[in-house]
Amino acid sequence: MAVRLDELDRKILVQLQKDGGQSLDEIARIVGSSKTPVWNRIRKMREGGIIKQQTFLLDAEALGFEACFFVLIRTSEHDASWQATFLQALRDHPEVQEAHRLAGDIDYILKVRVANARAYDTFYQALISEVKVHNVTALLSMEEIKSTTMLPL
Amino acid sequence: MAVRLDELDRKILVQLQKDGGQSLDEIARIVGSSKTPVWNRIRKMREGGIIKQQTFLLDAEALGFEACFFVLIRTSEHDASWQATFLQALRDHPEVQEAHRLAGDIDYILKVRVANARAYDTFYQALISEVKVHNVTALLSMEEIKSTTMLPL
DNA sequence: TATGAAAGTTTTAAATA
DNA sequence: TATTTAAAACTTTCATA
Repeated sequence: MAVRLDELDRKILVQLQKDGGQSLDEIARIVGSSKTPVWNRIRKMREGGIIKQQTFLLDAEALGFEACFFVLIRTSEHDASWQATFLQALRDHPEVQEAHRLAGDIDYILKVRVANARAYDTFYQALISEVKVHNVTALLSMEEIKSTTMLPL
Repeated sequence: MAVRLDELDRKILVQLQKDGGQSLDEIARIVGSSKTPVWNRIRKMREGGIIKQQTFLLDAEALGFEACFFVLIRTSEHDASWQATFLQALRDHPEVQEAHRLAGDIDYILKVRVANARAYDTFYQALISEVKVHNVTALLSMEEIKSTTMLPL
């Protein structure tokens, strides 16, 4: 970790998350500081890895990604080489937006964004041809109720 | 939708997603164009809603959000007023980072980020006191294997 | 689409609390 | 050690060709 944050750092992070296009002057005014300290703190938090990336969020549906699946995976294989292959497969497939290893009965969950159900099937067939999995359940999203990258600081 | 995209638009979006801190000149050079057309296209894509938000992505664990749960929810209630209450509850809880209404057996899935298991329980108790749900299964993430906001354009 | 100039922003450095 | 001031370098924005 190495970076310890105070109230001012947190306020700056709130603003950066809320609108990453604000100028240093604007942020400084809102958090009650001035340009240079804000700039120095942002630089430190970048270097410390607290701030991972600056990006633009796009509208998936408007860009033709009209289907979103949550995929629950159970596997019988648990050895290191299987796991390495599986992880690499997930990282190599850009339609996988999230992948978590879970505690309990279900071993992995994926969030997969694709154009349509057919594109999901193509992804699924590719995945099971690359790695052996025991059981796969796909949950199809009908409606995105909420989606945010904001952490409640 | 209204906005139709060509190859150049897509290349610009790839760059904006990859690194939202690049200057217009840099982006123009990479996509093989010049400043003004790139600027005009970004403006149009913003206005058209293709570009939703500019933001900074933070390291959840470094900021003390050490637990991530996927929550599967089944409900017996399907009337409009129950749904409105439930949706509002999800939107009001900042620990809910994602919420989808699903097709099939399970009605909703949530992604919930909290400090620890106790904080999850606090969230869970609050939620079930606000709305009636039939069955809740929480899947605890042991490891985030992949997490990206990038759409593969 | 390209050029370029005005306005605004980031970044660095030096001075100050 | 952190903040303020100030100035140079760079970027965005927009008018005009």
